[in-house]
Amino acid sequence: MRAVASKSRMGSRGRPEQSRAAILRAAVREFAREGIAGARTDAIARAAGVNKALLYYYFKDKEALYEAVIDQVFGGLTANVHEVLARRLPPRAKILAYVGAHFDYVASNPLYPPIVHGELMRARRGSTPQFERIVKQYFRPLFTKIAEVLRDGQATGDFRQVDPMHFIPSMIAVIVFYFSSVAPVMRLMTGINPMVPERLAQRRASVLDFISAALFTHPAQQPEGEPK
Amino acid sequence: MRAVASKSRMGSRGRPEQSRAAILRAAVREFAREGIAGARTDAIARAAGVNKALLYYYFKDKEALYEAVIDQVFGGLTANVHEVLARRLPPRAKILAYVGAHFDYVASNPLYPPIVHGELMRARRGSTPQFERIVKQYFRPLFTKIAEVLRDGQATGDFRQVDPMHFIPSMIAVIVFYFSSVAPVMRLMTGINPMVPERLAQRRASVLDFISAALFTHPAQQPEGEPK
DNA sequence: ATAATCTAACTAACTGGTTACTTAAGTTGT
DNA sequence: ACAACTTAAGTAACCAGTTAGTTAGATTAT
Repeated sequence: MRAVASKSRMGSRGRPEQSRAAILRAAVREFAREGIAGARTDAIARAAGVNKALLYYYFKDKEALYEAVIDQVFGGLTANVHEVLARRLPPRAKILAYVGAHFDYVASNPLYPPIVHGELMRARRGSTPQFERIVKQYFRPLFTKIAEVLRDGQATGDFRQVDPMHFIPSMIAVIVFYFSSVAPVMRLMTGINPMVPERLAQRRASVLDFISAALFTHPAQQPEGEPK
Repeated sequence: MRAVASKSRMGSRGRPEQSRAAILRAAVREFAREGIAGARTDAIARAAGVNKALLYYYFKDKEALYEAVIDQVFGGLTANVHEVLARRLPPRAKILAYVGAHFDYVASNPLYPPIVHGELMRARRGSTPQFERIVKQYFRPLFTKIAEVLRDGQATGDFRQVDPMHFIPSMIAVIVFYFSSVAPVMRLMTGINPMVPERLAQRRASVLDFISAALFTHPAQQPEGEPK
């Protein structure tokens, strides 16, 4: 009767990958909003439009679902950012490209910073083997690459003599903090929606300006947008 | 009948303030480590060396206890920081004094940043009247005072033309991020304990250097410690 | 072709452990 | 007498995870 379009194995309701993806997407939202302890599997299932038992059909337990979320978040970031760091660019341009890419990634995935932060909080109270994996797989390579760029720029005289071990975290703080912390306060203090494109562009320019001033030896020509 | 040897386990302990304070201190630890959803009232009572019913004797419920914690955290910060901001100092010295004071406050209360962050996360998913109070009472005055200093410094030509609305959050990000996020990663990546006095001094110098470079128009004489 | 059978995908309803919070009756120091 | 506690038992809600199925398309046998 029915010409089967795809080779995919179907269930009673349709594309299984679609269901899995819906669950993951809902889990990202829920974990971002409520944190790992506050997230409710019932809420995830409801948001995904799926029975709760299906969560356990696709994922061993809440923890496994959380880890899938974590991998999606970090995987996306490193894919984006490493591509930029692999380009052949002079140190200044490369750092600005990296900062811009990192900013753009979190700006278009504003749910991710709270998730990352949640994971860091978890690591505070006892490092799991899971967290060691994340550090090895995602943090360390990123850190190493950026540290290289910093050393290059210092060698050419473009960058001030900063300690990468402290400078890199400060830089990331400036990039990410807006999304993980500033937004709600700003919304309440100014009435402005901080996630609207115009504000995001403003913030982006401000971040690039801040980091340029903190790192470059001499004032530097404008990067791309006008600084503010 | 029974000569009570110890300072007594049962009944009145004399100073009620002491019990209340013990509960609050334990609550700070628990909320910092586990977040608001993850915190367990049983754990707080046990850590305070007090029966769980006593929590409810002093605090209406978990939420009220949490709010008491929040007020302690923010109250302490503003007390410390406003004192510095009220001093008669030239803009550069005042900003550096503020950053130093803010840093010192969180460095000697490393449990506070996670609590603040938890509160901000909570505000993300729907602003409570409680959070509005916090913004009005703590955030807005602090923001206003720092913005004044920035304007002063810009008027004297000491500071670059930055937008306070973006610069202030970035500055706070650099101050706080180490405690709320970097520490666990650093411990795992380098094996170094990030909270040891030597590292803290290093971090402090680095933060002052970073912010000075980002804000001051010309390189500036060294603030107090040597920059790194 | 058709019926029988298989299997992945999915659901409604439940289970049992956990957790915030309460109650009531008593103890102790001032 | 009164405020500051302790003890112990309990309740109701909540919530992660399970169970025992149902459904629909795919495969196989006839």
